[in-house]
Parts: sequence; C-alpha cells; structure tokens
Amino acid sequence: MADIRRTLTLRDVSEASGVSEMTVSRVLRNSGDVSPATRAKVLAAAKTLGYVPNKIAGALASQRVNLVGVVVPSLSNMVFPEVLGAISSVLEDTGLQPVFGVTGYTPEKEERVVYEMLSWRPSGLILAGLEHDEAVRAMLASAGIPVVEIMDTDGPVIDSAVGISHTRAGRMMAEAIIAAGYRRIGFLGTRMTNDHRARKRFEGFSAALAEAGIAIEDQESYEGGSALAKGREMTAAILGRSPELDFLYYSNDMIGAGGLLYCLEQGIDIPGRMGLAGFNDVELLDGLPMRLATMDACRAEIGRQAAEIVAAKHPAGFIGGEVVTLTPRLQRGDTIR
Amino acid sequence: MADIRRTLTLRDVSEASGVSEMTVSRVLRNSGDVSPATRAKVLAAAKTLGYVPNKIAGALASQRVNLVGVVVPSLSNMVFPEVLGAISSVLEDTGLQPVFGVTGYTPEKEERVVYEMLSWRPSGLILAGLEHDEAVRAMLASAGIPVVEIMDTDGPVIDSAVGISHTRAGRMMAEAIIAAGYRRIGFLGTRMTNDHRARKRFEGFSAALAEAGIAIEDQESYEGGSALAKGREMTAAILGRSPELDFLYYSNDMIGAGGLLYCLEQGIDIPGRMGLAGFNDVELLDGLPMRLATMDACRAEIGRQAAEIVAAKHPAGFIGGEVVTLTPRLQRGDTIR
DNA sequence: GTGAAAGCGCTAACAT
DNA sequence: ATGTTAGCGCTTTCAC
Repeated sequence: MADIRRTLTLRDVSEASGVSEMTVSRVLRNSGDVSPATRAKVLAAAKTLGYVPNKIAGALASQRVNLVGVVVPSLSNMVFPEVLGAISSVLEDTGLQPVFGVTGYTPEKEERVVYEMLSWRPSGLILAGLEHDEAVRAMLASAGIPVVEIMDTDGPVIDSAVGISHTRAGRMMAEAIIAAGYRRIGFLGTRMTNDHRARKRFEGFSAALAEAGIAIEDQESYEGGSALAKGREMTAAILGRSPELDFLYYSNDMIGAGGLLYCLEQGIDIPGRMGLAGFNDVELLDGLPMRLATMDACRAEIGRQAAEIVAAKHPAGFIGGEVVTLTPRLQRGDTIR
Repeated sequence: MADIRRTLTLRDVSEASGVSEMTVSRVLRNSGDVSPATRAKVLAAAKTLGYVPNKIAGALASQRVNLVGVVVPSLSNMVFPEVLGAISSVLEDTGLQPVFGVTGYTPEKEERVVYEMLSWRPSGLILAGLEHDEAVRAMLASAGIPVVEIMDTDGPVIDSAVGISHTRAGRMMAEAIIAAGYRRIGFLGTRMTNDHRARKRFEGFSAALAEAGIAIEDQESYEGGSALAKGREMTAAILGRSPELDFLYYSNDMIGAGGLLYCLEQGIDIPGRMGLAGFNDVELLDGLPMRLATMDACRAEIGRQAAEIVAAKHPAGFIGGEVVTLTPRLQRGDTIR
C-alpha cells in the first residue's frame, strides 16, 4: 500500500487527545481559557503527532495574516540587507513576519512582486523608493493596508514614508567640498536609469555646485560587475582624461573604495592634491587604508521606523500617513582636507 | 459614514461582469475553455475594479501553494544573497515563489522559522547547512515536501542536498599551501560555535597539514564587526605574536582582504615572505591591489541546482533524495607563490 | 462553454 | 471551561 501522505489537521489532534477541535485550536493559539489539564493533553497529542497548524486555513478564517511584505531592488547591494535586518528585528517581537521580494530595479518586476504579495493579503507593505508605475500605486492605494515607502522622501508619497532627501544629501556633499576649497570636480556613478536615489543625489550635488558657479567637469558611469574593480577602472579613466580634477564624488562607497585604492597606489596625495567621497557609510570603509569621506544613509534607522509604522497601525481604520525625513550625516573621514 | 474597506472578491468581479464566479475564476487562472467574449468582459471588469485574487482562499481550496521556503543564516554575509539570487532566477519561470527566512546562525530561530514556513504549506524548502535540531529534522522529514539542504554535503542528509565538502575544501587548500613550500601556518577565522562550514574547513585543513607533519602554529578568531577591519586587526595581532609564520589561512575572503591590505601596508613581501588565502571567491577580490588566493564555493551553482530539484519534484509521490557534491575550485590568485 | 454545489482547515460568534 | 455552527473566498467536481 502506498503511504498516502496527508498533512495533519486539527481534527487529528482532536481525535488523538479526545478534545474538541475548537478547544485544540484555542490551546494552540493560547487564546481563551483552557484548563491546565486539557491544555497538557492537547499539547502532548500535537507534539507526538508532529502537528503543524495550517496558516492558510487560519488566515482565511480569521481574515488576519501576520505577514509584512518588504520589496527592495536588490540584495547584492549591501545596503538593503542592512535595512531588512533592522525591519526583521523590530517585527520579531510583534508577531509579524517579513516576506522579502526583489525587483532587480525593474518596474515590471516590481509590479509582479507587489501583485503577488498583495494576493497573500499581508498586514502591511514596505517598499523601497517613491517611483512606481501607476498600476503599482493604484494597487497599493486601494489595498487597505499600511504602505511605507522607504529610503527616499523627495516626492509624492502613497501612504507613509521614512527616508532621507537624496537631493539634500547631494547638496550637503557639494557644500562640504566647496567649503574645503576643492573646485575641479568629477562625478562617478551608476548609469542612473532606474536608480532614482543616485540620480537625485547627483541632481542635488550639481545644483549646489552650480549655485556656487562650479560645473562638474567630467563624469564616468558603469553598470554591473565588481563595484570595487569598476571604481578603480573608472578612476583611472577619468583621471587619464581630466588630470586637472581635484575632487571625485562617487555615487556609492564601493566604487569610492576602489577609487581610493587606485589613487593611493598611484601615490596621489589624498586629501591634499585630491579629495574623494562616496555615499552610504558601509561597514567596509572601516578596514580601508584611509577612511573615505561618505554620508550615512540612516539605513538601520529607516528600517526600524518603517517596521514600527507597519506594526503600530491597525488593520482597519487607519487613514493618514506619516512622512519621516531623517538627516544624513556627513562623515569627513580622511579624504576631504 | 466610515469608508468600510472590504477587499474585493470574485463575487464582485462576477457581478460587475455578469458572469458566474466560476467562469471568472477560470478566466483569471487561464484554466478551462472560456469564450473570447466572456473572457474579455471578465478581464475588463477585474481591471477596472482593481481586483487582486486572494491566494489564501485559492491555496486552501486547491491545496496548492506556489511558495518555496528558503532558510539562510544571514543576509549580511554577501554569500547568501548570491545563492538567493540564483534560486530566484531559476524559480522565476516555474511559477514558484521563494520566501526567505533568516536564522542568525541560531538553532532556536531556525526552528521557529522552519515551523513558521511549514505552517504555510510551501511546495518545498531549501535550507542552508546540514546541522539541525532534532525537532527541525522531524518536522522536515514528515512535511511531505521536497527538502534541499544546501552549501554543505559533509554529513547525513534529510532529503536532498547540493553543496561542496568543506572538509575537502580545507584539505585542498592545505595541500596547495604545502606544495607551494609554506610550512609555518597560522589560521584566522570566526569563532566557529555555529558556523559549521567554517569549522569543517578548519578541520579538513588541519587534518591535511597534520598528515604532512605540520601543525597550525597560531590562531586568531573574531566575532561581529567589520570583517575587513577585523582582518587587519587579527593579522596585526597574530604577526605580532608569531612573526615566524609564513602563511595565513583566513576562513573567509573579507578578513583575508583586510589581512592582505595590512600586509601590503607593512611592506611584507607577498607571496614570497608570506602567503595568504581566503575562502568564497567574493566579487570584491577583483578590486584589491593584489588578487587574494581563495576557493570558489560554487554559490550560484548551488542555488541553481537546489531550485531545480525543488521545481522538478512533484507535490506527491516523491521519495528519494539526491545529493549533489560540487567541487570547489582553487583560485591561486597572486598570494600563493 | 458555463454554472451550481460542496468543501478545503481553520476560527468567530454564539451556545452551554 | 468546552462545544456547536457557520462561513472565510476560492477551486474541484459534476451537471448542463
């Protein structure tokens, strides 16, 4: 005879323990009053059988799902795992469970991921960025759950948002650079088609420079590959073309670190002859020969507050959204004089 | 009047389109024959309403869930995101959806995460490592779904496994080091209480050395913090204590990279006076001043094959498991002479 | 090609 | 403190 595998149900536990399904359910959820005696019986039966409750049925019956969707563009970026960590640790003691989705920076995939997540009727959704297709905005707006957009606050918000102004972050860096006396400035970054936050930093950066009468003299951009290696290559390329530059602003710390290593190898005097800065304040910078100037993107704090907003809101009856704008902090490091 | 938010049901689409719920369901799932005319009506109605199907109800009714649980110890490690990426991309075109869980290297949390996942009745489960509490093994063994343990194949398997032998990886590195003529060897790693794979590499490494009559002369270990910075510190410490060492084996590339940067700064002749090696072959190594010797852990391939096993197996009737042992490749780089 | 009835495994609400 | 009934929103099965 074939071993017909059926997964266990409440009914099995009920029969094994001689207690009604309803009471078994109560025991397993610690809900309502159950006498210690029956409680023990039920627990014993469930354990011996190896019963694992079916949350699908539970969720359908109770109309409650303890899931929070978290949608980010990438996991290889090093910055998102940190945000996810902060979200997880806050949700840990709320009974909510994060479920991650990755969009690969493409709007089409974002739409699919959001649709998929909403079809599981999560208690809330956290997603990176403010730029979404109309279809996504519509789904989210009518989902009837808290939606928190994270990382960025420069733009219209669907419900709630926690982040920094990347435009402002770019401006701040420009101001620090100008104040330090650098004047011939190069920019190195990703091709920014879908990295809106990098684009906003660039815009803020160049606007602030322009106000001081300074133009960005040269630029390099890359796509894919090892960011550290790309940082080296791009730096070699831009300095080959424009040796007069006295400052290089990188759109992230990894390429900045690559650039820093390159400059040090070339014997370029940092921060005297040339200054360097990145963005994100990644942990890696601690181990480099020299501390790269950067700006803290408040990643952990963003994750924490986003999770708190989702956890605090009640499934029904919430209305307004809050927008929390954190202030990025400049870390001068050793590469701005 | 409060705006009572109810999420839309099939019934709403049915009423809006004047088609029975059943037919609406068929259209939305592309199942069965539906006339183009009604099909169009239904699609239009669903779209205008903004209907998102309720997968909870669907899963309960059909007894099918398109979810695959993926349980890893950490996301900040840089190695797991890569595995997850490979899993995602294979599952992408199978209709299955990965759901990630993180254990933080603790058995307690692993048990919670696995239990939680099983309670959603996923189609399969992929989890890192072979070391699990008895409770976890029991749950998985009786879950009636494909279970794939990844990364490691040194030990008893629950169902299927895809990975490398870390013991063997350690041995291979030891052999390469001996063959290159290094004799006074130091080891730097994590405190290995719960990192079983690092422990196995260490065991294979020291066993192979012992067979050649060589003992590990000194060791350093760390926990938490920036791995790159720790690599520097540990290297400074171990060389301070044991300046006679001529090879340093690091349990991962990040601390190895830190050690490499330190040695270069100290003007130590690499790989002549001293050799270095790490483990994982992370992308970052491409951008360093010198290519650290390492060993490829086959991360992408592991993710790919694990996903294929889960995707291929049929919900019912599967029995045996397969164990795929991949062979790690030594990358000599520039730090072994 | 379309529809009606039954039920997936649980929990809310109401008995007792 | 425990049990009973109804039903969550879908899909399966069977009828037309």
